[in-house]
Amino acid sequence: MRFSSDDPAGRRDSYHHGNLREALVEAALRLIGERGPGGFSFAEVARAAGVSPAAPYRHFRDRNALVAEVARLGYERLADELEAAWANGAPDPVAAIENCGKAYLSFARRDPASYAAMFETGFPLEEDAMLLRASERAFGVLRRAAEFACNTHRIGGVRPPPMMVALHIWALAHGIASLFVGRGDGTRRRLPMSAEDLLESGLLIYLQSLGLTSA
Amino acid sequence: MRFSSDDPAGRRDSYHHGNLREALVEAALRLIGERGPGGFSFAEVARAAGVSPAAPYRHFRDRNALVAEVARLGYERLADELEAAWANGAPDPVAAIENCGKAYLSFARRDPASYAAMFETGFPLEEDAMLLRASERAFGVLRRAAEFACNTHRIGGVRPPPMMVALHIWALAHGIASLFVGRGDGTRRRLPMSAEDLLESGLLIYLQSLGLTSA
DNA sequence: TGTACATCAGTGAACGCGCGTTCACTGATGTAC
DNA sequence: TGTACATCAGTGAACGCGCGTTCACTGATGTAC
Repeated sequence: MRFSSDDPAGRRDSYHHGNLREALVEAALRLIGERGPGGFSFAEVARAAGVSPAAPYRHFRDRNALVAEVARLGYERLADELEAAWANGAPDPVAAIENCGKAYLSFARRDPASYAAMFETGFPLEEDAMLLRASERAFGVLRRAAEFACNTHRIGGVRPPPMMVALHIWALAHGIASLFVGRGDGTRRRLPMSAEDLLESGLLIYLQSLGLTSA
Repeated sequence: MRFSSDDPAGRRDSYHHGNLREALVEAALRLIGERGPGGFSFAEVARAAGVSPAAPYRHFRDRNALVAEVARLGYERLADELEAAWANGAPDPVAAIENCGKAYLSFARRDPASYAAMFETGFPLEEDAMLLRASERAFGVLRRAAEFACNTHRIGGVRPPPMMVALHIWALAHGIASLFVGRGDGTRRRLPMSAEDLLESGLLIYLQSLGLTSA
């Protein structure tokens, strides 16, 4: 990197930026956070990165490709965080699933800009192989968690399809995040309890019904 | 209305449109359906309604006010349809709640443009009293349904807070709609079952755990 | 019933602006020898 | 170690375009009398 030491505005010492791709992603994240995905132009993100309006074309085909990259990085991070929260099912599957739920909401809360890029743009997920793969990796954690929980804890009766369970969990977490966890400025709806408590209780009630109970 | 009899393109016989407000809302709905909210300009919606670019200013302060009106009308319709589905809890609360779920998904499927205007724009819900009221009317149906179900069916044990139950139901329905019910062109994720089946099973498992069971 | 008039919905021309995109270019970097 | 050169990231000027918004206007409507 070749930034002059004390210039947060992004001016450079060198002709080359050295880090433009990352800088564009960061600028896009900031702008999405302020105005939502779609709330800024390709030229604007160039300006924010302190670079000429033609420069971003060296790194992204167009605005959509940039937002798609933001979304992809978001899925990768979400997958990592879910993986860590799952912790191979420790201390027990139900508690680990609750931890996944907390991690999901924590992600949406900590990085609403990524979350918006991932879920609030009607992107053709199937047209971007990298994006699709990243999104499947994130969901994969929930699927494996559901499988493990179904296999470990179920004692008698019918065994619920793990895929279905995973989808229920995802939908509940996403529904709560999408309705009640917003950008800081009170954009979303008010809640009589924390989103975390709402998700925790919802998951508990749901998992109880499947014969799964915390140890 | 003063349209020439056989002119679907929107040309008029008269200087006045006679119906412009509704025509603008319809045009906006169509454009949102094609490109998402935010995917069109105020000038474009005027063009689509066959009217000069200055005309919409007679009816809406700006583009956002128009989209907010689309969202408001959406909430009103959703409230009506939920109300009808709830049917005062007939034939029994659990079945009626399942019907509300079906109505919710059916709304999202039948009118994805309204749904997007309602949930995919980061609007300051609290700044538009009419919009807020309409949205609360829709949620109110779910809240009353949850109350009724909790009061009617619960036999022993602790009674779950109806508000919490209503929020769980809403979040699950919204999560499924938002993730898996998209605009027709396969924008959303693939599912190994119908969204309706997924929601029905999810609600059933959840409600069972509360001691509520279908009759 | 007829007429004068107030109202107001829609016109169309105008403006300055920022956008997306292209282009020939420039100059920093790193590598072959 | 030094030099020539290929590479390619970023420049800045240019273009045409559509947008948002305003303005004085026009003409249809409906109502008072």
